[in-house]
Amino acid sequence: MKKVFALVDCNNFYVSCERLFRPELNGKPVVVLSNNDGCIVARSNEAKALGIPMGAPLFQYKALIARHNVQVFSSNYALYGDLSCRVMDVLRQTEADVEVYSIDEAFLSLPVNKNWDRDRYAAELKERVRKHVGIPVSIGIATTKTLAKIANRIAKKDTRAQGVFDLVDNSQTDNILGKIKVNDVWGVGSRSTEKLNRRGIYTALDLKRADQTWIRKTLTVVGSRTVMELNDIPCIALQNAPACPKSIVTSRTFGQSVTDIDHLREAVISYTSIAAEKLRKQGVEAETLNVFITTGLFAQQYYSNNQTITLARPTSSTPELINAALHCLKSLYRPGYRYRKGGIMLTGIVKGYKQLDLFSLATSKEDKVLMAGLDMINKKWGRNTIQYGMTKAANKPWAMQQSQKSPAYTTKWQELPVINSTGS
DNA sequence: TCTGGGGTCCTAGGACCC
DNA sequence: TCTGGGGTCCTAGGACCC
Repeated sequence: MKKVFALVDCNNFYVSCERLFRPELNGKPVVVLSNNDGCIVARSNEAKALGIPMGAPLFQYKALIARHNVQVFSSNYALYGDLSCRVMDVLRQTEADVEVYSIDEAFLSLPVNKNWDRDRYAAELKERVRKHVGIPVSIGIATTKTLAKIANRIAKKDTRAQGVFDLVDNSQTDNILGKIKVNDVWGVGSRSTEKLNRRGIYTALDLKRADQTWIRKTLTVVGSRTVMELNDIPCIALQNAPACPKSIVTSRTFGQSVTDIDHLREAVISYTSIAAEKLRKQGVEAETLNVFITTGLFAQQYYSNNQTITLARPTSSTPELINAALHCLKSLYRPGYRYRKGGIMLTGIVKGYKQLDLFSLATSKEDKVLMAGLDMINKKWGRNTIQYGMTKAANKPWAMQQSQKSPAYTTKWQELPVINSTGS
């Protein structure tokens, strides 16, 4: 009996999250923006129908948005993250193994069972998520992850499917693959599409039948796997145990250009604090730290640089990481440039085990207790209740611009929605 | 005119994903 | 004037070793 995968994908996830607390926006065009309100990263079906593309810069569509009264939201990751967790919790309550693939998607491995009514299972699961969380999802079912992705696409686009589509033992599979453009196949990006088109491969069906030797040579093993998966041969397994991350990045485009090193220091301290918190949350430590700063991509005076430090020992202590990061920043900084972006990357991430430097000691117990206390307070009272070495200057040019952010409806007591039952 | 063979590790860059 | 952020995996090439 073959394994069966289901891909559960939340429909227009960020938009659905916003609509959950603003139901009057159902049926109306809605978009959600990236950090700093720069690009459009999520669109309702109505916004898609107006021709607003994914990733479009907001300023290019301001007129269209005004003309059609499109509702615009800044991104609210506290809200989306919390609702995502709730969706995943519902999925975990079924018999399936669950791999959380992204904030709005999960692969399920369905129990192998001869008499399994997959369509009914999927329809019920979809309904359960809607009822318990309020987010609409689509479900695609197939024998490989790549095919499940395609099944999901049909579940979402074909209204007859009603949000569920099953490609297992489907006699129409090749017909369907013939209608899918090759660049819509999971794992085939723009670069590969160019190469494939040049060879006369335009659809998922063409790719399924492509010559494996040529594929292996041109698109490496990655492309080779995709072709096998289209041929019903599973190559990409379910990863239901979350692995230790290989890297952790915290970076931001600044709200405004930054020229002063003191402002850059503040930004780096802030990003390092966030990254250190991510480490502790996952119970891991980092051995290598990289700081990078860059001017705007098309700035007249372009400058971009980064520096790496290998720490004496893996750590998740905020002050230790800040010290190292500021050291990097000092040697990176060149006066006279207008910086637009900065960030920090942590690598060499380990869990549990430590290779100590010959002359150094492990992080002290006091330090660990201090960090645990810090995290607890910030969790209870909100991020930045306690923070490191900030000047608290009123002027923070690096801070994000988010002019149209919705409240943290589900994660802050003060912003909890209030229901007025008297109607007054 | 002539200059070995085999291996590991690390890094940068490319490509892709959501 | 204004274009996000956070990841993974693969490969080629350099450095180094015996």
